[in-house]
Amino acid sequence: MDKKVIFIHPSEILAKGFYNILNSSFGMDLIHIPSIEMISEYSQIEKSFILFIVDIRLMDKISELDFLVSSNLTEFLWFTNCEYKDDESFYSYSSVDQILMRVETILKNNNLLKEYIIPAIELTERETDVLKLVAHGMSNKDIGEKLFISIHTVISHRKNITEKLGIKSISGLTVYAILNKLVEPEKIT
Amino acid sequence: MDKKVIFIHPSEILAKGFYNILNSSFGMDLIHIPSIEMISEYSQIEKSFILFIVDIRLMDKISELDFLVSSNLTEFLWFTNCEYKDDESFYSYSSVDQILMRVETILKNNNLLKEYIIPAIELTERETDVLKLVAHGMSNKDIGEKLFISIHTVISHRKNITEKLGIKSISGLTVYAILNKLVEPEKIT
DNA sequence: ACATAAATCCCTATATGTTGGGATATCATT
DNA sequence: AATGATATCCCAACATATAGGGATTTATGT
Repeated sequence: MDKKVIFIHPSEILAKGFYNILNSSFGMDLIHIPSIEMISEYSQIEKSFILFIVDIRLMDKISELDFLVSSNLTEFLWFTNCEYKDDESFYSYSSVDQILMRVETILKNNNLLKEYIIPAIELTERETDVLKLVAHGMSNKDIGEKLFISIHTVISHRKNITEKLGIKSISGLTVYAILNKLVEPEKIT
Repeated sequence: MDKKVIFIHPSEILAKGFYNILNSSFGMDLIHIPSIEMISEYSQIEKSFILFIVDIRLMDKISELDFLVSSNLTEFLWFTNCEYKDDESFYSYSSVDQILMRVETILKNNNLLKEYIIPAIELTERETDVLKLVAHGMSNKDIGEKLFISIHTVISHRKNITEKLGIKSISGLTVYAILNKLVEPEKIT
């Protein structure tokens, strides 16, 4: 099943913010629709699981859109990006943590989480040390010198890493290290 | 000289949005300060070139902060993320393009642009083909077979790539390919 | 006609990485 | 006391990559 996140709001910068949050944590993409009125232009949204991210002040307007609300494939994440008060509650800026928790819950309830989150394969401390340096482009010899161990030990750790992760190429290991925040791409030469 | 971008606004998500915009285009980092009152906690901001990104409605408040406005190392980018009207003008959501153009102008005026933008080194078509496959973790032999050329040709291309880019390691080439959108990280194994 | 850049091919030597075996010491758990 | 996981070390054989030369063909612009 296809998964989509649709963000309805005029602000391009907020859209970039949501993209940043969701992509780095769950690898999700985002479709930006500037206003509710423009939803009808996106005819392909009906058949897949969709998470709508919408300003809480638009709740009333959204509930009029029957075809959206009635679908059991549709979930909503309401947010605020201002300080706002209605009859019952006081709303303030939604935090990144709040949003991540909410998205995680939604994905769990739809059994979609495991597809998004990279399985947490446990590398040992030393294996992680070695992987970081591999991702930095260092040779086995250099890694050994840096960690004060022999090249044989480095090779052993690399064997175990390759086996555990199922990733054979240096490119793949580099991407894994970046995605798992073991290294910063800017520092790789 | 050090360069900093400081974003003053309560919204974490907007901060992520600005980070996304500035990092992908100029490789810039961003310091997020939730409110003007908290500026004083960031004492290290005085000695380096700083670009402040601030909500236009805070213009008056900022102009009271003499130590900021008087510095010739300080630049301001005013934005709006709502619809807003004062005596003279009507403001609406700042677009990503507007912001990129403004930042580019500021960087040019401060002779900082070349430091931020990754120099556009021209790889030939064939070199790009080879680089993509290297970043996908393929060996020279496999690349040759895929492109219907001999391994010697692949090696020649790789020599030229390494020389042009000044990047020796497979990790570095992989990161370069990702940052320059030659490959998608998800497809690297 | 000449120069240049791009793409292709080849060779040799050396450096590195990979694979498939080992072995030993330490520590925590059962 | 036995087990399993971790970290360390070693070897040999084979596979690949890198660095240093070259060379030829084709197309493009001067």
